[in-house]
Amino acid sequence: MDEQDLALYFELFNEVGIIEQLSRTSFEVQLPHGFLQSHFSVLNHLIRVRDGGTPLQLANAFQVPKTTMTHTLSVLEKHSLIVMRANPKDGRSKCVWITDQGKVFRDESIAKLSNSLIPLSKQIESKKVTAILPILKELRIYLDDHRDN
Amino acid sequence: MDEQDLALYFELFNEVGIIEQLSRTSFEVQLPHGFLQSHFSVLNHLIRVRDGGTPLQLANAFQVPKTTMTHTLSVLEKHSLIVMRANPKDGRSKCVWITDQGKVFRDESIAKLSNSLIPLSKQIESKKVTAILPILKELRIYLDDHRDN
DNA sequence: CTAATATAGTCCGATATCGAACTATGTTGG
DNA sequence: CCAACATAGTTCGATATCGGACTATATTAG
Repeated sequence: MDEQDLALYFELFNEVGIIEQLSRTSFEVQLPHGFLQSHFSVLNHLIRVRDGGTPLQLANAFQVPKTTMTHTLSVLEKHSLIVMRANPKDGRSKCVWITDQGKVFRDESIAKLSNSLIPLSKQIESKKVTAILPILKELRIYLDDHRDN
Repeated sequence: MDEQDLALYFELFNEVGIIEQLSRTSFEVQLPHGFLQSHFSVLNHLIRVRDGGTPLQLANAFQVPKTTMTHTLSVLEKHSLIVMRANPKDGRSKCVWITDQGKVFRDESIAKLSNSLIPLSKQIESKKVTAILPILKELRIYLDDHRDN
């Protein structure tokens, strides 16, 4: 790998980092005061993928430390957007369920975010997204498979 | 914009978020204890782009609030990796310069990171990166131009 | 069966992030 | 010139993130 290639990969991660920063900030100003993307993302996952899973499964899905997920879930629980029950299959564990209130919160958030995606989709057409998604997924899977823990 | 397109954009930001998370974590375990990607990124910017700029310029470059940059710079200054001097052109402002120690830190970090990029480059070839970078840049520029502050 | 080990989740302490308010300096309009 | 406004940076307080240590439960080896 030569100098130029190296710079290319650095640039890739740099762009990804800034896009993450900008999109997260723009998402969060639209959420109710005190809520962050991390909160929304968990609720969205509980709908989009499934609920009833464990906190650890959620931590893995988002690639965050389990202590971080504990904290995120405690905020959601405090606001009654989720409930946590004992896991009938494993006494150490819990199951996370979204509440009706949580579904409303998620749907309202989606609606707000959709509005700001409309102008974006005029500039960055969906075919461009379709074009880069497979490579981004490949990169994500590579990184996921090669982290050591 | 239909339902399917909407899901596409959500997926894009989801992948970006996870890639950011995974790459940051994998970067940070390679840095000396107590240092984070944010610290490295600033040092790298001071070399790759230029030093002598103001804290606010740095905050803009990384799209973080200026209070966050104040904190990041104070850590770097505490470790003598940068120096901050009064800005001769503006009494309210400062100029940020990288020190020799900072250059060493940055070079050593680059070397470590390069090593872990080599196996990645086998899987995700540079031509794939070249293929997606223009669209990522376009997205980053769009988001940058349309944030409201 | 039991001891050793592994795993799920939490608690704790350190640090990062960030918005709001503040201070100091600069700029602009009359 | 100076009053109003704008800008650069810091301080402060609240919350997020995260690694390490801990507890409780489960699994595995002998």
